[in-house]
Amino acid sequence: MEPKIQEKAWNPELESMILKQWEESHLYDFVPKDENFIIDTPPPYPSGRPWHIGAAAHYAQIDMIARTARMDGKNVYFPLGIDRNGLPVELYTEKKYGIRMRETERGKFLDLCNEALDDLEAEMIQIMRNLGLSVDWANYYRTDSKEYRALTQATFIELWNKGMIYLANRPNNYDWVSGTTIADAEIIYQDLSAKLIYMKFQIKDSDKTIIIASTRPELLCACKAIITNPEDERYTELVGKKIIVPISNQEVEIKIHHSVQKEFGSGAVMICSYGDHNDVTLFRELKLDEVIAIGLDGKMTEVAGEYAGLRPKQARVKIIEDLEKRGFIEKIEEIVHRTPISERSKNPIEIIPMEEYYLKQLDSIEKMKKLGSEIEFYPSMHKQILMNWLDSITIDWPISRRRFYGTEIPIWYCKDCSEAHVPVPGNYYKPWKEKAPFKQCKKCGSSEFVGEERTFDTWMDSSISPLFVSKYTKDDDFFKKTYPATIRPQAKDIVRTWLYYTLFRCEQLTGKKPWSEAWIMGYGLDEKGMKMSKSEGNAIDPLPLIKNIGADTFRFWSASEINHGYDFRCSEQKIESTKKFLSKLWNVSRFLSSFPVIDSATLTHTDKWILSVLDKLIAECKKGYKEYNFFIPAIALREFTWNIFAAHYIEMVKARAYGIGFSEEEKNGAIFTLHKALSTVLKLLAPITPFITDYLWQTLYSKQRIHKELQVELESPEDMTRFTKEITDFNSKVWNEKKKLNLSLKDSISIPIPESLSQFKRDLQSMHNLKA
RNA sequence: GGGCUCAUAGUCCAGAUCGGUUAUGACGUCGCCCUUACACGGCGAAGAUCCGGGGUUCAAAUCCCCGUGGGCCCA
Repeated sequence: MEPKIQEKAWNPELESMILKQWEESHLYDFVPKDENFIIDTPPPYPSGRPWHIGAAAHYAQIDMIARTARMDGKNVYFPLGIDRNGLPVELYTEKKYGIRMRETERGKFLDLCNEALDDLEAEMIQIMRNLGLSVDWANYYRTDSKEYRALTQATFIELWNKGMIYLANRPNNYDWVSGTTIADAEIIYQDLSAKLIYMKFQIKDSDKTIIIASTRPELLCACKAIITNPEDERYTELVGKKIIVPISNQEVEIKIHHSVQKEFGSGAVMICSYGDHNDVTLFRELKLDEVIAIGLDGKMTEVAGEYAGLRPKQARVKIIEDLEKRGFIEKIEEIVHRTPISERSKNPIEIIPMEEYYLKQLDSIEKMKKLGSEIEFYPSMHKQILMNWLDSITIDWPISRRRFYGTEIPIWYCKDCSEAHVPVPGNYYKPWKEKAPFKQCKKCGSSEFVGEERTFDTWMDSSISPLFVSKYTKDDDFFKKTYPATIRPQAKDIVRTWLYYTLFRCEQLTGKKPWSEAWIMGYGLDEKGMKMSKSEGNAIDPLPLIKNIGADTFRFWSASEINHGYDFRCSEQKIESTKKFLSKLWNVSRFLSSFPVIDSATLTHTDKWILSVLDKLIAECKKGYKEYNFFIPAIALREFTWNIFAAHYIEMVKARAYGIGFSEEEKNGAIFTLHKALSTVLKLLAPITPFITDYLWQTLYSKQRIHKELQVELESPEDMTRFTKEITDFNSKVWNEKKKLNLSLKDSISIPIPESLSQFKRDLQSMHNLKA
């Protein structure tokens, strides 16, 4: 029989043809049934080229979850959204057009962000399509759409009305030169020279002093505590004592904290609101009352006494003089200090408390721990990330941001009495440009309103993804069938943000946890184990790579190289060489394609042996698929296909399959078994490499797409796997002997077959051309 | 600074729950070989202080402790 497959190797260009067929046949459309398998897919952020190769691997694996579930007979809902809110696009747009957000008209700036996102998104979607993601592309959503933002706002209004939102002061990074708050991501650090002032602080009710070194003496008025390292014996005696702060004369206590470096300065440090981020943490941790020493105008406030009105830099010069005059200074050192500065204005930032909105979360921590413990984590070790985070939450969630490209906080304030008003839920509101949807202030009756200008923290949007995809508040019937979702796949670096906030918010709104399973993937690193970044030049662009080698090669690499849950290294050379396995699979199929498919046959011992090895393979793959760990089936399938099936079984039965020296019955046994093994391998491999398996399946076995098939089941034949090592060892031995004697593999040789392998004798004889 | 996590040939990865023959497989390298599926192949070879130090044990890659280095998150 002529082989049905002629080409000598898998051609990745076939993928685009297969992709088109999938899309035309609407293979992955979703119609809800009573039981569904719902994937709460992470909405990726189009942050610009190159899209992270680790992210491409991540989404390829999420697709394997979808395909595994489908072949398990589940009705799969695999939605995809694009996350478009937040800081990165603002920074990208500023850079791209050479503009500044706050110096550009807001509407214009938002339009430019929108355009940038459209371009970046188009390319990202192209990669995802090419990867063969089986999502319903016609219905992808965006987190900055009217509908999505209206839902974010509606959930906020619901929480507002329940009294879950409040205003409080929060330290913000403030660039007083440009007069704006800035995000942590906009801060860079520079080593600047500074004066380290060693000051004498009087110990209360004693004539002794303690030396405190600081680069910010102008903040003495905001000093609330002195801390030392618990292991620093110099200060053990003084812990708990009161100290009098020079100049401003308030009394503060000496406390211990592990963050103090004994070697820095005198080993005793003053904590002021706020000199740096460590101060912020310590104020929170030690529950100190903050003092606002620097105002929004960048000048010292009245609490600074005689220094009020001065800029911190001027105040510093003056206070050093005064300290000196009054004998409070021990010495002054010139040091180089790692100083946080604004990336834009290059000015040192100040940390200033400002009013922000908070969502109450502290009351829910115990409940979240309980829900978290009920969620099945894959792998289970990553549940710890969530639990540790729950243990370390000390403040409510600050949800307002002084940014532009985000969901607007839907509040209008009365112009006269400042009373806050929220509108009815359901619409998308833009208070910064729209007229208030109220006639009168409910408190004072005034008819003029001012819109809120701030936006939400983007996690306010992302944390309701399971509600958006289940059409919460839009379609009750659909919602009932699709909420809670089944599984949340995501990367481990955002467990404490996306996973936690989703759990928290969805429970708060629906009373139910959003999913019962969480699948946590590790982080993609470069080939040396270092983080990939554009500036380091070690980032791999997945687009040309995938174009060149094909999605299946990339997918098989991702499955066979990434042990689920652990960080993984990405090497282009490694990815490329994975192609050889597909080539092997292709050529095995090509060989088999010259034999007819037979429904049943009488089997020889050799056939029974490989089928029992095959059954073990099925069991191993199922174990991996059950815990969505594709590393297990990928490794097992490669090992079986290449090193057992192709290397030993096919070689052993080749002559029999051709019918040379064997009966028709024996010949059919071989052909039946060959197809049985290959068709099983194709099905088991289908979730990992959907293109090549679908192509081969249709060429060899069925016009129905492999992705509509149910996964194979165990048949539990007689276990003959104990012969595997003996068989492969014997074959190796013969090959070695022939090599030693300089014989060709087809030459005849005389080597006795061990008694224990006598049942495989005829196949072994024909394989090696052994003399009887 | 804190939490979590990882460390096995030039590279990646298995073995670790349950300590026990020669430490698995792949990539790469080298040598030989066109063998009626495949040279994107076959056979074979070389290549490992199992991160370092200490402990438990008859016996440690594996269990315990202390370090070192990488990663992620938090600060």
